[in-house]
Amino acid sequence: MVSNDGEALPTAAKEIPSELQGLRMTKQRRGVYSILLHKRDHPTANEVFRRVQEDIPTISLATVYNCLDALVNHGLITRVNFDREPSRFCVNRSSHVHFKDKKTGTIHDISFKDGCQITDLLDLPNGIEASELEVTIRGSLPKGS
Amino acid sequence: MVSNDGEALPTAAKEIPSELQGLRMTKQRRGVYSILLHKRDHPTANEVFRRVQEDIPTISLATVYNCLDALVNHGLITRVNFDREPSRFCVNRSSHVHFKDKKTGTIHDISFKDGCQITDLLDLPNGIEASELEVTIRGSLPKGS
DNA sequence: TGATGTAATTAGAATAGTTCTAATTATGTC
DNA sequence: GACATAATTAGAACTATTCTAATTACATCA
Repeated sequence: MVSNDGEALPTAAKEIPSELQGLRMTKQRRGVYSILLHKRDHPTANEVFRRVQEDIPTISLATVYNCLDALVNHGLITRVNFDREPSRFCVNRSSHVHFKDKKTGTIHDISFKDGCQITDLLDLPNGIEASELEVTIRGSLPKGS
Repeated sequence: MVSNDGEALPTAAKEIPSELQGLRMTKQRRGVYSILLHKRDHPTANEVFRRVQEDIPTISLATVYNCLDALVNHGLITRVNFDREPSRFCVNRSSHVHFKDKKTGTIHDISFKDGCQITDLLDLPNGIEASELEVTIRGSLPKGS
């Protein structure tokens, strides 16, 4: 039910090809992407920076932002926002929503029941083209899940 | 289908009682709330500030932020976020989602089909308490709607 | 391989929305 | 009307993010 895992994706930097979705995989982009693949806990840009520095000590925060932007724009990752907290980044490309546990701060990926789409429940005007959709939920998990 | 109107709510400052949901209605809070009631176009804090200054020229931006916070915390309005754009404020308290038209930037309130709830479609863990839920959609309206 | 144009990276400054601070003012209660 | 508490104010501070200009890496083509 609650999971942080998604599709089969590379898990190590060396498995990442030199181009993905038309995006040239530079050392820095590969490093950033690899961090996200490795631990899928929706880190902030700052946290990604901190982690990737262990692999690429000379990388700059601006580059981390650039890389994250590039990865988002090429559809490899998504940006997750809870109110105005720092953006977080998610490597799970399957359609899902985000649930933040108020107690722990942990963000969980929640998938839709089979065959369900949000837009099915909405009184959307005909012909609308809903291109980007974000659903965030805050709440509390029952004890021990 | 697409609407900015909600329930029957006061529309003029003078109709707002001196206390709402346990929140003391000071001149400034009344002014801010009244602005939101009057034109339901999801203004930013800055825009609210600009508008309310016409009624209360001495009001400060910090107060507008304070008032908006207080109104949100007492459930009279909701904060609407699209990515990291400035927060916007919405006086429609019925359950709905927000649609932003990419062409015009206009934000529309979209209601759920009768009897539908998002959580119905989600694989939520049992016992979860989903207290705050935000759905935002970006896209394009068909021409002439 | 070497030159060349383009794209990516870098450090640091700048920006913008929001929050904080400390002082003042307003409000409700006894 | 005095007192305690809460709200407002102006301006400084904060923080996530973006911008700028210079440097470096990369891909292509001779």
